Amino acid sequence: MERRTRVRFAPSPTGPLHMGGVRTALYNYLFAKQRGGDFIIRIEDTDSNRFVPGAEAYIIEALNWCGIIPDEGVDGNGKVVEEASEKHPHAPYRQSQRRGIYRKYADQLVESGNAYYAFDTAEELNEARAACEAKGETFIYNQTTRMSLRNSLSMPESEWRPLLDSRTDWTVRFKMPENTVVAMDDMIRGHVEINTDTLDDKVLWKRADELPTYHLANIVDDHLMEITEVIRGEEWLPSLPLHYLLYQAFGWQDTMPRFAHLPLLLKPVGNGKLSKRDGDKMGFPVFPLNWLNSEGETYHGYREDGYFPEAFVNLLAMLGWNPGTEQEIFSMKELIEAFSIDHVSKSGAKFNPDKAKWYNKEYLRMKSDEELTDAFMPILASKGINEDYDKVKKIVALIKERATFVADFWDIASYLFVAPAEYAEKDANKFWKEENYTLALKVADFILAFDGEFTKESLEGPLEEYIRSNEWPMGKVMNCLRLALVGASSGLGIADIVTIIGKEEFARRIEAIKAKLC
RNA sequence: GCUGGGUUCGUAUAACGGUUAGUACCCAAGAUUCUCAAUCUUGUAAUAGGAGUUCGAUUCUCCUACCCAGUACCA
Repeated sequence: MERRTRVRFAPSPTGPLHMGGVRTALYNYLFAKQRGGDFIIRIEDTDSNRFVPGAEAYIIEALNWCGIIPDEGVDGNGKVVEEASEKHPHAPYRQSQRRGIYRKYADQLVESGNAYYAFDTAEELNEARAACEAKGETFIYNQTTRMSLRNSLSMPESEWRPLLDSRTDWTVRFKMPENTVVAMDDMIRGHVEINTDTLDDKVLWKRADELPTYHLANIVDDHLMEITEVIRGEEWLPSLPLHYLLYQAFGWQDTMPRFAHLPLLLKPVGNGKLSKRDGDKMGFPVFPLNWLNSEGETYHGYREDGYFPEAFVNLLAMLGWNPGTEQEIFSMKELIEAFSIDHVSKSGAKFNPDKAKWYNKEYLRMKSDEELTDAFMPILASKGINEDYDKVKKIVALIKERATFVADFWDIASYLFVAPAEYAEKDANKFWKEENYTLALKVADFILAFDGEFTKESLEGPLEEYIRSNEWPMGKVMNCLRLALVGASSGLGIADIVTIIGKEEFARRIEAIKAKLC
C-alpha cells in the first residue's frame, strides 16, 4: 500500500538554526511538496540543559522567511501546536510535552529483552572512562563491559527491582545484539553494512528528567507521526544502525521510513564544517536571520545582510544538489518540480560566498523597479533624504544592474541625491588639468544654456555633437564633468546625471568644483 | 585509536564503461562605452596515488593517502 509522503524537520532549540539546517529543512520541504505530501515540524527539546530561549521562535521565523511553510506542527501564527486538531493530529509537536508517551515504549523494550535498566551513576561512568583512557583505551558500554557494570542484566532482579523506585538517576539502555551485521539502505549512499560489535548500548530514556534521548524519541515520534522518509544531516549516519535495530525491536519494520543522509556544509577555506564563527570572520552570514546571543554578540543573518529569501533558498538548494541540467536559477515552485534525491551529492559542499552574492545580484535584477524602490526609500530616509518616489524609481531603474544588494544603491548613486563631499584625489590628478577643464567648463556652459527639454534623449545627442564638432577629447572632457558631478571618475553617463540632478544643482556643482580646483 | 562516510579545475558541480572531461562562480585578457559598472568574447585551471577487471576506466574492485563525521544520561 502506498503511503502518503510525510517528512519532518526536527530541530533542537539549542540556538539559531544555521544555513545547513535550513538546507535540510528545504530538502525535506521540496521532497514533500513534490509528492503532494506533508512537511512537519517537530521540536526535539529532550535536553533540558541545552534549551535556549528564543531559539524555537527563531527557527520558525527563519523557515517562514524562506517560504518553507510547514503543513503540520506549527500553526498560522507561527506557534508550535500543543493541542491536537484535525490539521495537527499528532500534537503536541514539542517532545518535552510528549514526555508521557515515551516511558511505556522504553519499558516495552525492557520487557522484550531489547533493553535494560542501568544504575551506574555519572561519576561511576566517568571513572570507568578515565580508567580506560589511562590505559589508552576507549570505554564502551556494550556486551564486553555491561556484565561488570550495575544494571538489570548484571544484578539479580531482587536487587535491582527496588532501585527503580528508590533511585531517580537510572536509565534505560538499548541492549545491542552481539556480532550481528545490520544491513541498511540509504537513499543517497546506497547499501551500508555494519557489525553491531562496534556499537554501544545507548541510553534511550532517563529517569532523572523522565525524558527519552534523541534516539528513542526520534523513532517513537517518527512512527507515531507516520513519517515515510527521514532526510537529515550526515552526522546521523553513524546512529542509523541503532535506529534500524529499534524499529526491529518495536516490530515496526514494515512502516520504517526510508533514510537519506545529506552531505555536510563545509567552511569556504580550510577544512571542517561550517561553524557560526566562520561567517563573521570571513564576511558572510552563516545564519538566515540575525541572532543576538546571551553574551550580547550579534551573528549576521542573510535577511539583515540584504539577501532576498528567494536568492538564499536558491543558493542553498544548489549546495549539495544539482538539477542535472545547466539551469541555475530556480524559483521555489521550480525547485519543487526539479528536486530529486538522486541528484544529491555524497560529499560535503564548501560554501562559496562569491556565488551567494552572484545569486543575489541575479535576483535583484529580476525584481521590479517598484519593489526595489520600496526597499530603497527607507534607506534614503535614513540618510535624511526625502525624495519623490517616481524620481527614485527612475534612479533605481538606472542603477539596479550595477548592484548586488539594495543597500549598494546608496554607495553607487548617492551623488544623484547629494553633491560630492570630496573629490577623489587620484581621479582629480588624472583629469582635472587646465587643458581639460577649460574645455569642460565650456561644455558646462553649453549644458546650462541648453533650452530644450532636459531629458537624456534630448540632451545626450546635442551634447556629444557639441564636443565632437569642436574636436575636443570626449573622454577627458566628460571625466572632468564627472569629477564635478560625482566626485570621482565613475558612475552613470553625464547626460543621465544631469537629467536627474537638474540644471540648478548642476550649476551649483560646477561652481563648487571651480572654487575648489581652479 | 576505533567505526562509518567521502575524494573531478581554487569553489559548486556535469559526464551513471567510449566526450577534445562540459557548465557556473572566482581570476585574467580583449571588445564596447564619455568613466565605472554592466554586457559580450576568449583564456587559465581538474579526474588524490597505486594496483587490478575490461578492447576501453572519472565511472567497477582492492590497497594507500588525505578530508569529514560519530565514538555523551547532546541533538
